[in-house]
Amino acid sequence: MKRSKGKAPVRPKGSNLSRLGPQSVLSSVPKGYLAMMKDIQTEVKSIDDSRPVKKRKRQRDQVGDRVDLDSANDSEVVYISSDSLEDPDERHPTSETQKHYYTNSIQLIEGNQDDDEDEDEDEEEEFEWDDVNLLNADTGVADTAEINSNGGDANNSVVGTSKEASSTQGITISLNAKETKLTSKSRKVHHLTKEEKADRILIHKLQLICLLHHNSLRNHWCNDFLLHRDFKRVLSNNILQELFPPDHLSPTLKTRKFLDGLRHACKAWSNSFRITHKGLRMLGWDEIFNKSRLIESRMGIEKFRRQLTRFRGSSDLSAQGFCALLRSVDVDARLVCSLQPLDFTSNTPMEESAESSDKDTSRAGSPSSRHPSTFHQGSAYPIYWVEAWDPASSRWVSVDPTVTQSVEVVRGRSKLEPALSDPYNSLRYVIAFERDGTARDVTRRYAYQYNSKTRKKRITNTESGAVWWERVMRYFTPRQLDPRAIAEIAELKKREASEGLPTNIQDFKGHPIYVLEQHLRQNEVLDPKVPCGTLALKHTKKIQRGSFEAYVGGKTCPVYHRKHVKIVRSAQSWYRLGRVVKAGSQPLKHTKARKSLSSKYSDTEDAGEEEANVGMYSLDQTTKYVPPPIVDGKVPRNAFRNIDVYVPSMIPEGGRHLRYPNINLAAKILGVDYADAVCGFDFARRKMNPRIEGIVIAAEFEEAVMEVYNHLVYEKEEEDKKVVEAKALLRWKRYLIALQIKSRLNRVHGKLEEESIPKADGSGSDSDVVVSEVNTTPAPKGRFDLSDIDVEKLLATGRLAPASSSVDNESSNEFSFTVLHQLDGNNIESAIVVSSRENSVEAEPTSHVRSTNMVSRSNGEVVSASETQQLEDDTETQPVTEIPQNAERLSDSPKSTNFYNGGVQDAKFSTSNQFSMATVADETQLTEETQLTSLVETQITEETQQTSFVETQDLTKSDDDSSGGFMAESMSESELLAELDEEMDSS
DNA sequence: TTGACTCAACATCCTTTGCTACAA
DNA sequence: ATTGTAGCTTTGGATGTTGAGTCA
Repeated sequence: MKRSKGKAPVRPKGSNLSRLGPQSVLSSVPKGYLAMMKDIQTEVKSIDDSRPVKKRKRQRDQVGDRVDLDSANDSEVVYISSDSLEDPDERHPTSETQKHYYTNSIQLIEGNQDDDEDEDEDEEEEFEWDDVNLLNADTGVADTAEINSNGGDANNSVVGTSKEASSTQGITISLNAKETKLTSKSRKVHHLTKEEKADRILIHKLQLICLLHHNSLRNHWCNDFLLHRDFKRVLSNNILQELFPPDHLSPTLKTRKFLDGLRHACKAWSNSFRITHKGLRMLGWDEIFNKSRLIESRMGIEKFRRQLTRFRGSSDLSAQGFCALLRSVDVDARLVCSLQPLDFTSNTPMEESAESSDKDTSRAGSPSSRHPSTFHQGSAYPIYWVEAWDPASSRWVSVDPTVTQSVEVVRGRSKLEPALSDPYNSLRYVIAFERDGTARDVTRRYAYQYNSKTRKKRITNTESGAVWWERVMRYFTPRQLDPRAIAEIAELKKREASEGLPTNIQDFKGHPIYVLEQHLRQNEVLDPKVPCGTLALKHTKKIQRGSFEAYVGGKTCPVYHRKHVKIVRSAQSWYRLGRVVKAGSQPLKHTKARKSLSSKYSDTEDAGEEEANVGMYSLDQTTKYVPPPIVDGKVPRNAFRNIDVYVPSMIPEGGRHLRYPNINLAAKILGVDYADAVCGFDFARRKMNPRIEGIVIAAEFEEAVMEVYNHLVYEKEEEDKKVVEAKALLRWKRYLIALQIKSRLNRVHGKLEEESIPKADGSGSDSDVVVSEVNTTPAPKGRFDLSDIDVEKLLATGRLAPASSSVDNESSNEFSFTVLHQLDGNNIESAIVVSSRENSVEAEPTSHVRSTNMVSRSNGEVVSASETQQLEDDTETQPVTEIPQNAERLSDSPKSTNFYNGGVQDAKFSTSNQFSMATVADETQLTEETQLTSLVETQITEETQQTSFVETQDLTKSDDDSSGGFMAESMSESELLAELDEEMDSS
């Protein structure tokens, strides 16, 4: 009742597909098919996603959260929407509502006789209940159930429970009011949503693939040797003589004999073959859940052979057997199948119909008198038949041994084409399978009105669909076309071209060859306007379509060739394509101008004035736009101080379009005149925004601007690099300091044995600092109790460095250690961060970097990927704990735990990292790599025990004291720290 | 029974140059 | 004080398409 514009969130009426949702549709598809669907689905998506989801989706979203609610019906939707409007805590339905929900679901699944009126009422309820919820926000969930449970009432008079009597009465009035309105119109338009349509196309494609495969298999079985051996005795000698007439006869006679032979063979076959059950047929969307359908049971080659040799089976099997029969006597026969996928153009609701099982008798086309079998057939036309090659006339002869028992060389209308209204047999894809397994789409031979009627029902009607079909059929196309195939393709093309004019207006719509003037689009015009035929109309009516207005009917209506249709555009539109209308050109057409967005928002009066006719011109009335040239380095601009470069040809003479981000800075620095290049428009932030890509400058400045730009880019990169380095150095510093602390603690308190290390279960006090275990390999976590250490003081004196501010709060209590080893004459650095989290401290590595010299980094030099190389084990001479992975590698393979191998192992550096310093990756990410813990622990172990100089020094006492070992050749720790400090200061 | 039309409801096409608040 | 930018919010009216219903 509050719908001011009447634009309620509407669903297609009575659409069970929409109720069930695409998910449930797909869930009903066998698993094996789903795999195949994936391929198709991507395609469908790729097509569909080209445009944003529009109003329809928004409206649905408004109604409520439908996601993944199989069988979510109207009431459920309402329930959710009401819920979301009311109490967020009451997300879960009460038992009452749930019960109701299930009841409705069951009704849906059982497919009760939900006729259209019922559906209408459901719709109304949805509207109204939606409104009621908006108005009465405090109406309980029970309300929902109550009102919905009355949904079946014919008059829709809602009898609310006594407690909600007052509120529901209001509803009653509005419902009735609405109902009256709707009944007066009495329209029940059943629309599918975009998604549902896409789903139907998907299912259609899926079925096509499955049917093609099925038939390919059957075709293959028709070549069965054992079958052929049995079948060789079926045809009499007379028939064989007819099928293979002697050479001395004239071609005409031979053909006649051949046709007679086929006819007799057909007769012989149908006499001996007993059709026991139905074959394939087209299903309606309302039937796909009907499990009672009689379908051929699962069949393998054995069963196929057995049934055929017993001459029993479905009508389809009969045709397949006949094909095998002909092949057994060396007649070149093709198995022809008219594929019967679900009709994607149909919008029949997808619901299980109780009467569908009876439909076979009520709806099916009655079997013709020609039908010899007493068995009731769904359609009076076959799904399978056979094409036999007549060498005398070089033609394919169609033979239907089962339903029509006809033998024909198709010329005009084929006897095998069912009526367009046949609900069970719709001729859309006729595929002929050759003996060698290849196949050809021969639909045109059998479809009398291919362009007018059949084409619309095929997936090939759209461009993407045609590409898809082409792709699918490629699997069955022979690599080399023989002359016979080429002739057939030509014949089919010819047949399509020779199809006459459609006989009614509808069939002209989208017709590939002909067009009526009234079907021309706004940007289309006939040039030359020469009719190529006339359409006789049955009724006289006034036709008005845009500017076109005429009285048609009774007499004739001119028909034009589609090839004479020209696309026209306005001058403005041509300009966007880099073309301008030639001087003196007269517009071929006028269309009503549209208000520009800006005028819509500003003064509407002006816009009203301007709303005049706009001339439309064809391509040949335009010429390439030549922009004003650049004179004296001055770039011509438009009213917005930009330059339009919609196409490359719009770059002015003597100008260069430099399409780099932020290149305008370079031009600005140089003081060169430039203009932002507008390459198109984007819809964003509710407005049309120009898409600026680069700048246009005079050609003579190109070199200079590019030089500056490259330099700017270089500077930026350097700057970024420095930031990364600064971060890394900070971590190194922390690492070192932490090692100092650890070393000192070891010295002061003595080394801890594993047993004495208390467990860190997160229950310790804040001052507990736990360092990873130092002695075992492989190492469970060990801990120190550092409660007596004054962390604050250490921090204050700089001995303990807090983690950099770049890390998140969680790890702000971090301390780092660093270790240098030497390997193959190179210094190897390892870093760990000891982070205090949840009252415990865990050691984790931040990086492991190999460099030729630590100092080398002070000049901002980076270790390139080429410098990194695989480190080799050297357990004897240089017991080194090596962490082979750099941070990037670690983060890439968080699950990998095999890279650590007892402390000594292959050391591989990722060569993908351009800057080794940058391998000090995001700590927060690394601290999540829990499996690193043991690695780090061991690292500490190794370092402290074996190679680390830290352990051998008393850093707290004497900074200058450098011990022996390899570090003596390098740097002392204090020097290193000083170096790092400098480094950090400078950066 | 067929087909031309209307109606309704969407889908698709065509349009084609901001504003405000806040941080640096 | 100035400048840059994130965030806002995902246009909307005209035309085309489709199918049910109506009517001749």
